[in-house]
Amino acid sequence: MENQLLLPTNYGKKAMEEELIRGRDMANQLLEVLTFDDKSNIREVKGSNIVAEDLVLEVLKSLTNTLLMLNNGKESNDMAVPTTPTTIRDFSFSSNCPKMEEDLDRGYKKFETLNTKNPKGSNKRKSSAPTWEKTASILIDDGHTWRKYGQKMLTNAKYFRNYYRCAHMYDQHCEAIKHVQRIQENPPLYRTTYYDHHTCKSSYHSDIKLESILCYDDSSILLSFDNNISSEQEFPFRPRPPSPQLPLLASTKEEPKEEIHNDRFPRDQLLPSENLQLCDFDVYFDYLRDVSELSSIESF
DNA sequence: GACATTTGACCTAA
DNA sequence: TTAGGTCAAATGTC
Repeated sequence: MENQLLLPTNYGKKAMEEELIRGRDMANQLLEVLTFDDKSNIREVKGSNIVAEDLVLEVLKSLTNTLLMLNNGKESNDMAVPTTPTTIRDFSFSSNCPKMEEDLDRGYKKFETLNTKNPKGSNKRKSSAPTWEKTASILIDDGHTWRKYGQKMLTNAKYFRNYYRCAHMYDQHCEAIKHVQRIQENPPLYRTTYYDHHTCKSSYHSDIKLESILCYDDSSILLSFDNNISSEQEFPFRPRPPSPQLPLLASTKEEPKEEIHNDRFPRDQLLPSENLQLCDFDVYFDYLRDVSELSSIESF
């Protein structure tokens, strides 16, 4: 699938507004499709078959257009304008790493560490430019298996910053890293910054599963329009299904205790993401509605 | 016992 | 020199 993103030549506020409105409309259509047809995902709309997945792609395309326009519109030297057409494929969603693969290459740590790193060698990342950043009131499962490798209290920060790397860093040389920092107490707000892309086999790209999109339980996700974030970002988080009894979803085995807080779900009910398969569609629809309402240009 | 997390020490860029 | 990022031994959990 190569859905070309057709960027308007005018990157002004008007164009961005139109893109946001288009995305909202698509989301509304998707909501109708999902509400009235839970079997085939197909419903007659205006005489044509509207497939939910297409709508999802349209929404993504619209939001992506807006992001690109925002980034391109900024006169920043460090803003890398893509020279090649951006496609939906460029926004790689992520799936759960297959459990089977997780069982492979046990004991890789010492082997790789001893062979590729000097003792206490280069600890700084090569690039400080984040690939993707999001801010949310809860920590959602991004679909990847992460390993926490550090925690640090930064200066002028009230909370620890937590450092995670892809669990397949060694067996598949996946260099994806994320930093999670709580930035606000009440309401709780967490900023997750992703670095590099997942290269592990678990990553899925254009073959977005509707289930992935449906299972989204975060009504307050804020996409970062930070200037230094590349236009060709990946979409590193894979929405996961909320469950009535289940708390917020974390892709790591256990998120840092001081970071986790959710008014809807008690902290001590956290479960590993791979155990969560149920979808709370009501919650998701609430999210969709919130998104639709929030996508006015004022809130933007 | 295996694996994940914690945490203090270490390294490096700014 | 300092702050942010990472390592790796110790500890915890299943």
